[in-house]
Amino acid sequence: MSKTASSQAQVPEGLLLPVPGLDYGVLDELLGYALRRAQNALYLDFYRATEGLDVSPQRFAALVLVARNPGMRQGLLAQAMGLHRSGALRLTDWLTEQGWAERRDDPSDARSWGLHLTAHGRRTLAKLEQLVRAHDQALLQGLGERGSALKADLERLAWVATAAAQPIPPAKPTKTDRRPKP
Amino acid sequence: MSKTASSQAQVPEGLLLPVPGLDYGVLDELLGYALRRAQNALYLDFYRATEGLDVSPQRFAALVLVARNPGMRQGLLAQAMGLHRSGALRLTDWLTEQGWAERRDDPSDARSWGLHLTAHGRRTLAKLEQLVRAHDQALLQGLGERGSALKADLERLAWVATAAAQPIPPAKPTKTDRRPKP
DNA sequence: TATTGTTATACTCTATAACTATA
DNA sequence: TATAGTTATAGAGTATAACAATA
Repeated sequence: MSKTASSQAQVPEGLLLPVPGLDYGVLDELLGYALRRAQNALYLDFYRATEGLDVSPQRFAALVLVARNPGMRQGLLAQAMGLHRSGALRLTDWLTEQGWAERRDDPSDARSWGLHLTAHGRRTLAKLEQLVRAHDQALLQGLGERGSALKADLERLAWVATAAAQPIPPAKPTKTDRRPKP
Repeated sequence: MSKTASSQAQVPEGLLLPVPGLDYGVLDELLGYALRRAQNALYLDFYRATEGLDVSPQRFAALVLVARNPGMRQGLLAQAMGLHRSGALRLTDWLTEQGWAERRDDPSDARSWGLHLTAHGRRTLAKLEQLVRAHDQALLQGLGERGSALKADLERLAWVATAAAQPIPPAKPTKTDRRPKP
């Protein structure tokens, strides 16, 4: 087991607002820059909404994934979160140190761990989910009728950008921890 | 002048695609998570579109800002990009090392630098702008009619999230390098 | 021979704090 | 006293490479 997990989440960026009087040139026309501004604002707002619980959006996502897929391997967590294996290790270490998750032997593969939430982890996640849901609802409400359309458009955008980057999507069979290889 | 600027941009994250068979729970319902997935995809696609030029989205933004606002101070660059002063320093160092920007004395304040692009920087930016514009256009085209609505919605979302985080926007006068204090 | 998790290490990005020069 | 830039340092996140155990 590793010993290098970190203990404190930290807001990495300040507010990214248009500065009056500055000329942003092409940036103001780019979808990509609008996306960056929105994500920056949401990121800061996430920390405000979950203040005191010391959880980053990424760590929240990991908690949800382990909760909904008990017994999942670290490697699968890495794949789901777009991380290298070593990144999933650090993340798992951190969750374990918080007392929120634990590694158990995977009966089907002695090399692997099965990840599970502890009772403490489940309680924390319940609190977090409530805060994050409320936070998201507030945003949607602020957007009005276009909120749900925005979410669908974002999903489509992710798909379009991925297709552009990878003309042929990888045909690798995606295996979960519960389904045997084909 | 500092000596610690880095030389290589690096793609920090792998692909963040939904893994079939995994249960994402609340994540699939959250606007914030959809936004994260979209930004991840666009980030990777940006690197593909500008391959070989070794520029991150952030560095591209800095180039544009300095080009459109010649003589701007480092502190203003930091403010525009949501960075700490020390971050703007590193960024400026990097641009300078590439030979794309230079620091000149600011005639109005001996403490400050005025930032300017070099001829090399302007040529590089011209190339980059072309690639980035084409990249963005391709995304918009992939989105069809909803593309422009998406951009507007993202701008609104950034505003809503910022308003939520800061009920009272800071009344600090935003000064550029060309306008005297009120 | 390939995969899983681990260890060690390095690099990037960001921040804080203390410092210098100037306002 | 406050501001602009710098320096030094630290923390978090990510990656690569080599390794042991297992498949």
